[in-house]
Amino acid sequence: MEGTGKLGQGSEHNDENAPRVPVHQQVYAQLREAVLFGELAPGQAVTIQGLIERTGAGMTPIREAIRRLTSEGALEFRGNRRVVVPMLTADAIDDLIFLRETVESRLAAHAAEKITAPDITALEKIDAQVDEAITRGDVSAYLRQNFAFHAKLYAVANAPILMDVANSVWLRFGPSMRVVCGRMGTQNLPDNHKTALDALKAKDAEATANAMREDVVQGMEQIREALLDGTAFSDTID
Amino acid sequence: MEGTGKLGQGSEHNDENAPRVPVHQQVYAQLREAVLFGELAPGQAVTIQGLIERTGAGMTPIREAIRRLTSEGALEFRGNRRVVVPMLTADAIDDLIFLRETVESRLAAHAAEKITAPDITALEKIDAQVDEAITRGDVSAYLRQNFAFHAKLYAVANAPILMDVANSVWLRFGPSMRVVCGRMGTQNLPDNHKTALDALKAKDAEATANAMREDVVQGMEQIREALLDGTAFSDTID
DNA sequence: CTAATCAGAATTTGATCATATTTTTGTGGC
DNA sequence: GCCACAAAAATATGATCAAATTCTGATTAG
Repeated sequence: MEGTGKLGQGSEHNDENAPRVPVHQQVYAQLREAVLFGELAPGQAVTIQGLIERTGAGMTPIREAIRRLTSEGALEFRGNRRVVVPMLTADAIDDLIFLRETVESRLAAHAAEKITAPDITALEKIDAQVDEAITRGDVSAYLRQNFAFHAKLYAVANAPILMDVANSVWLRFGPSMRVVCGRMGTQNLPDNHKTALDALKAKDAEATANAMREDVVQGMEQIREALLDGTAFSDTID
Repeated sequence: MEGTGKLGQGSEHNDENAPRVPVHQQVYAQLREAVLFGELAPGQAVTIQGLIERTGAGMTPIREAIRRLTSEGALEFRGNRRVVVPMLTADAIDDLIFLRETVESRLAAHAAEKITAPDITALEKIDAQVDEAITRGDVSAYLRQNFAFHAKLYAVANAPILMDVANSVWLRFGPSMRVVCGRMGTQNLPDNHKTALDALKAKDAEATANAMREDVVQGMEQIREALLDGTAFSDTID
């Protein structure tokens, strides 16, 4: 295995005309994925030095990436100068549920008005992979494909500001989501995507919004229950 | 006047036990204010070099500040390496109105449940300064005090995630708000703070939420009208 | 003969890194 | 148990390299 997780587009066959991606963006993207899909546990510390070793990048681009993620709620300034993956409180999860409900259903409604046939095909393809991940019991794949479905819907909606809010919300519950799924497996996970797809095909904005709201609330309630139980998060130290 | 706008807490009498504020936070705070209160016009370019001269800081902390503000929607990546103060589109303003309505009324409801007597006193004090700014016709003071009122309410609500969203929304419409107020003066500006204060004193969450919703919608509609007219923003080149 | 366009040079700006300075933390001796 | 010292980590600066925009001037079309 490649192992180190270093950056850089490898020595092989550097795409010529590709507009090269700045290091700070690569670090940002990598760290963002790590948070979004729970590769970093809630409460875990994120240090500049650690990222220098992990990525091989210099310190300036790493600082920029950390600041960005902090502003987006993916990371949290903890007092002195320690940065950690935030842990969800009960109040926080309520606010996240509220935000996902309102923002995501509005995005869904927008999407229903603008969606095209190729978009629907793409969504169906992603949803098939969600199903496959569930039957396979592959938590990591489920998280990624489920997010891909929602992200595609955001892209169709074409509302950058709402999308920013939605993405920030995902970053905030991502780590906890992973912990919960890790415990419960993929059996009880929500998948109202079929209903949403039907509504999208009919270009029915309200029905689409309702389907997504249902999907969102079901998923988020599982996190809330697990969090209130206290069992799911007992291993993450403060 | 102090003139240069340089950072640093001056040579005089450096507060000993004050935990000194990192440069990147100072730059962030300064730039944030500039956007929030319209000292930078929509469409205006923001360069690293320019900020180095303006603030006297090194380039790393300035980069960090710019990344943060970009993530918060106060600035916008434009193409390859140009960062500008974003200009509002008609679609964007609709989304901002929606977000302010939903998020800010929820914050207001939270605040109504948690507010204490000293908080109310503080809010009344701020609101008095809002009134004074309006009668004086001082646009800049109005913008600052009006924001202070809402910010204080957010602080009372004690819901960090919702507050982040609200702050991001303010940063996005701040520059346009300034342009609109500059044209119209302070006469027709909304001030439903009295109604909100009455509701807060009664700890009536729903009434508080409604009052704030009213205040928000009134203010935002003015921006939308001005933006759709096209007159208010004609001087800002693309 | 004027004006517009394009190529190449020059200047400006951004990206990254290496280094110095300050702060925090951890450890051992008193 | 507390203070001092040492090691580690974060902050901040400036230098260096690369890329892009702007500027200039010449050539050509009208």
